[in-house]
Amino acid sequence: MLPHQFFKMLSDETRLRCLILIAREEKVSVGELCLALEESQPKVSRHLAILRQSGVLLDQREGQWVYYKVNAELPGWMRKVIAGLIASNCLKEQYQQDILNYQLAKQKLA
Amino acid sequence: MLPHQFFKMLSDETRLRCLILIAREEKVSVGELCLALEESQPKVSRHLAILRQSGVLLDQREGQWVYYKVNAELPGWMRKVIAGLIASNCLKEQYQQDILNYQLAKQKLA
DNA sequence: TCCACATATACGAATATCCATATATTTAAA
DNA sequence: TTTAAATATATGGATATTCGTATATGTGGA
Repeated sequence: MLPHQFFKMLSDETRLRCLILIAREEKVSVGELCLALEESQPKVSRHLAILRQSGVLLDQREGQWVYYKVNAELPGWMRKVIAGLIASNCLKEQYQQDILNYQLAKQKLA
Repeated sequence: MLPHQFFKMLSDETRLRCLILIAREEKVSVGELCLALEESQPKVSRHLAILRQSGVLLDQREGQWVYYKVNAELPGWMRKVIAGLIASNCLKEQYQQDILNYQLAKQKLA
């Protein structure tokens, strides 16, 4: 994948929020993502499909649930971009609520 | 600027090639960019305007020429993304020719 | 002032993106 | 095998992006 194509993946806010949460939490199901981002299931699923088809994410079915995780074999420069986002302040400023919602959802389901 | 908005800036190949060359060479004029990328003047100028209006690039007129450079006051995470690109292999693999064209253009004009 | 060069912007057409809604598929359990 | 839950995909419309072409603006020299 060329650099500008990778950045296009990250240029949609819903896709970026999905990717950041998944990268932070190792693996996240579609339903958890919908609750965390407070977005509709078709919307989340569609953006996950784009990330999966591009090879950025991998999916893994467990019973009725499908979990997504970051493809561990991404080129180094892509992994660095993702890691940089997670380490940066802009994560805490912008996507704090997603993480809180995710943790709440996790708790309820457990 | 939100992360996904920054990535949208980088999601167009022409914009990304401009930014990479400018970041590598400190400051580059519009004409030099047209020669380096082998793209039309209006096309290059339009994409530079988008990068300038978003605050990623700064412009600086010198006589008839306008030079563009990376805004030194970008947030750290943005500077890291740009620096990561320049340091990575994908630069050498994809944008080698732009750099060669730039150096040839430089030589001819000198 | 007039002209040529460098750069910027306006305009319309082609294409791409995103969304809400509806529907299909897969799985597990009754 | 029917049903419900979880996920995926199809459709069509609204909006955004990109481009080539034409034109405008700004600068320096004759």
